Amino acid sequence: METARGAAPTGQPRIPLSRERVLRAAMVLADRAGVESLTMRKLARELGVEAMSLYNHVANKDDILDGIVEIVFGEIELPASGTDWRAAMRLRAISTREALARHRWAVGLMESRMSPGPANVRLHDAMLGCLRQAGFSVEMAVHAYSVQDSYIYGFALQEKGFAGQKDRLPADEESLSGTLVRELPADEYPYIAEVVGGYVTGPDFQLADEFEFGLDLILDALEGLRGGD
Amino acid sequence: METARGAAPTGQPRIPLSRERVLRAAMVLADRAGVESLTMRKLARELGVEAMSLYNHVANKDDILDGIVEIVFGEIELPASGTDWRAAMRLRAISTREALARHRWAVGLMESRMSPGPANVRLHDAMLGCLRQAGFSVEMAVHAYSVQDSYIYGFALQEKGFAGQKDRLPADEESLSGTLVRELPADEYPYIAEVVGGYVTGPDFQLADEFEFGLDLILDALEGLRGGD
DNA sequence: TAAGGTACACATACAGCGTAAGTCTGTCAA
DNA sequence: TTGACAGACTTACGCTGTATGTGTACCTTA
Repeated sequence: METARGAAPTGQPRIPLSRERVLRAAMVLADRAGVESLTMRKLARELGVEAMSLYNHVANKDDILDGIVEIVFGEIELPASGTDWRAAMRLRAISTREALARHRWAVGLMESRMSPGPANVRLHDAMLGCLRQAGFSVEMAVHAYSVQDSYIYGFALQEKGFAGQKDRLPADEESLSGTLVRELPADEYPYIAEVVGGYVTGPDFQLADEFEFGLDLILDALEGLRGGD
Repeated sequence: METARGAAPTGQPRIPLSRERVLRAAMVLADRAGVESLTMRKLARELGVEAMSLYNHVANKDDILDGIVEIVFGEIELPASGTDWRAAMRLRAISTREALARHRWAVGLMESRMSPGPANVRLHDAMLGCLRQAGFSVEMAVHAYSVQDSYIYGFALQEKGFAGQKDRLPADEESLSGTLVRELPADEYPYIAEVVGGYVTGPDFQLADEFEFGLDLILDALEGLRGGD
């Protein structure tokens, strides 16, 4: 029985495994096929190794999930303190949505993991700091943070569902919500028909625009909660 | 080998299985222990039956998930058309949050299921109808709907994570976000410390209030998008 | 150079998952 | 009386995460 340690007999130099390499591979796999299809065996195969070998570098699967969630948190742009709070919030919100769009599997995981990692905590502190320095009271800062996060994560959640439906349609292309709703009687659901016939299915409908519309609505409203400049 | 059909030899009269009974039991199980612990075998055991017998009444597990999601949609109060749009939206939003708090497993499932059921479609139409009759243009109605749903589902998502963390703490009680954050240095994350020391961990902090604060903020802002009365 | 400890990949095994496939039996219609 | 059918049953397959034990390569120390 020959071993695979050291330089492989006929293969590549064999980069050694590491926690970081495992997490990176896990992320790639999750991005490619969703987190529900991320299994220890597939991940190991991807790394040219057996499943159990992974446990030398991560505690268990939850540890992997925590790890890749932290990476996503790290991709979110921190809001700059002291300058224009609205611009800082806006940038951070957009960068969050983009990260969640890049890694759809992350929605629903980011909020539910226990033991927040450093990137997560750092973001929290930066958010609250930016709001406090902009003149929000502690209570209002919490409110403002809560509204924004709810909106952002909720939007990402719906975007994910949207994409999930689009994904498993035939290559038909033109119909995203179309086929789902087409067969239901227009006279029974007139208002849905009105929308489906309209711009939502048209080429001008951009999710990014939809996102920023609601975001600006909320940020404008938050301005009213701010204390003195 | 004796059978269990008909009146059980020594047991109860044996209510016959049915799709409805399967779905109700599935919902109870999901409410009790989360949707991830809802398995065909446990569900069958709950109903005094073997796993495979369930397939006589439902197509597969996805069918069950679709079914219980529809039940949750049915628990959401439809917005009344024609009267005060703001009150109607408010009521619907609150009733949605309550439904999602009753059935935490539903968040994340409601948006991702394909093939929306009748209750889902009816709600969509009632929402759009209420907004259209309140003077919103088609575009603005979609925007208004989108903002609200994003906020509601996002809030529910965070509430779920929140509760998940609280659940698996010892019976210690006093610390929900407390223990999670207590050990991190207050001088490195001053703004988090400020909040943790404040009212968020206090007894006055109510998630329902937090929810309604953001909701009202959004509804107020939406008033400005309305067309003529 | 020899001995021992450590790191790490390995194989095996187990309980639990969804469900395809086939079987058995009580009930009802012809 | 017979045959069809509904519906519960058993068995089996390929997955899952991971506990457990083994084997080998390397590094450190004597």
